[in-house]
Amino acid sequence: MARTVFEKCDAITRVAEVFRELGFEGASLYEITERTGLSKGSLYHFFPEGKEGMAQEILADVDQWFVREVFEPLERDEACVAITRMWQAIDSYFRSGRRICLFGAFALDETRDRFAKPIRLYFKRWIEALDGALVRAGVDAVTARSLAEDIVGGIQGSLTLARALKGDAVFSRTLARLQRRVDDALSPKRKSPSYASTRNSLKEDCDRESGASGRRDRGE
Amino acid sequence: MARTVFEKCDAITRVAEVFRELGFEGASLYEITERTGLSKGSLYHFFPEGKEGMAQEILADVDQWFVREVFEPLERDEACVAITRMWQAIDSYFRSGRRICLFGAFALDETRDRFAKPIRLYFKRWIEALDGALVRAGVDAVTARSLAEDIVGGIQGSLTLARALKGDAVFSRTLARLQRRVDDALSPKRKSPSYASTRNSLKEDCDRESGASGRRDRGE
DNA sequence: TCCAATATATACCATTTGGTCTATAGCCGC
DNA sequence: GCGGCTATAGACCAAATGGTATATATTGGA
Repeated sequence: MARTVFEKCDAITRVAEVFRELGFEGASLYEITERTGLSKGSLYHFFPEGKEGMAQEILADVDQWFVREVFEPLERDEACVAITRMWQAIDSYFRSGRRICLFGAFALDETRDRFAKPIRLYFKRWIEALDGALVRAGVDAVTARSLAEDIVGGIQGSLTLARALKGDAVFSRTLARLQRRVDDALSPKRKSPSYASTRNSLKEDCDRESGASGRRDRGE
Repeated sequence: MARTVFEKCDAITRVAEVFRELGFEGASLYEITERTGLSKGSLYHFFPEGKEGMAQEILADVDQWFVREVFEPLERDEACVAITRMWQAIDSYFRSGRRICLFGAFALDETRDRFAKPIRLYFKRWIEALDGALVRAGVDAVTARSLAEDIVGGIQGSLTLARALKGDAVFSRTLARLQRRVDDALSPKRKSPSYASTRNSLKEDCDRESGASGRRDRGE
């Protein structure tokens, strides 16, 4: 019987991926052991609090990543640099729309009450950090707040659409659109409608019949 | 033993509400019987296919509602009238953000594969119908498509945010913002940044500490 | 090299799960 | 008012669930 040794951080990312695929309720311990390769023994060694503990640690881990890669830069660094960095970080984190947001997913299903606080804090901090950066970049207060909310919400919505339409082009298009909207807010001279020129064959997603419905690629 | 007689359509709306609250996996038959008042016998009388059958019929029912109240008007009626009607229908359907979208929720969790087709068709039709109406209203093709996607995705995202932040103001603000964006696309003269003047105290949602975390009001 | 500490694998357990079956309450046509 | 039929209630069941206990393999330090 081959014994594989795991690092806890590795366990966290693996289990996180299962939660992303199946949701909290849908991720049975059987599925988790099966998909991660970790036995129950290992899982309960790393997460003595069981499934709920896994979810908590995973959310904390994701949050930490966002704090480091997105929130703190937005709060601390030069605004435009931080915002540019955000677009890159988001696109890479969500794998161009193939990955969903655990906080968003948990917000919708039954788990929302159990993890309400971290979920709320995550979105609150994101919106506020972005808001602050926009203001520092010269956007007026009211517009900044609204734009920040628009962006964070828009990203979540596009992740839903990407999953629903089974295509990730919608995610890239949305990021591009939101990015343009920020640019427009920063240089209010030329007023393109902030749409148009998002040229990734818009019908692509909707028109595919069902695609590869088998195992979903899990990024890396 | 009091025996209550139910109509099937009543059963559908009740069970739908439970799925909205708990998600597909989270809605155990126990919770369903408890919250709807329908016994297992009644449930399996109405839905011989069990939970999966319930979900299918419920999705079909929701879809039907949207077809009647939103999609067909968008496809058929005078564009501006239909779009105005859409904002009202959406706001009332989602109870100003207190209710989530079953299609969106199912798209994210494990159930997505099981109900992939209706989910995809729902979003596809919504986007295309809105796209078409915008074009008929005089918006150029590329902008219309992008705007339609923006709106449908934005609504989904704001529902996630509303749940996450435990406040529905974000939903109303988003609807107002999207509505303004359509208005701007229709009358490209005055170019307000399509933000600003969304005056519902933007910090409201984020700042509350935890609020009434007990049973969520279930609309009517 | 040996031993203690630790991490893994898996058998096992009580509970809950979705689903079925039986009994019966209430409604309908007559 | 009566009898058959339908819809409801709830006991019941096998399977799956989250969680625990035990046995064992591996590691690192003395």
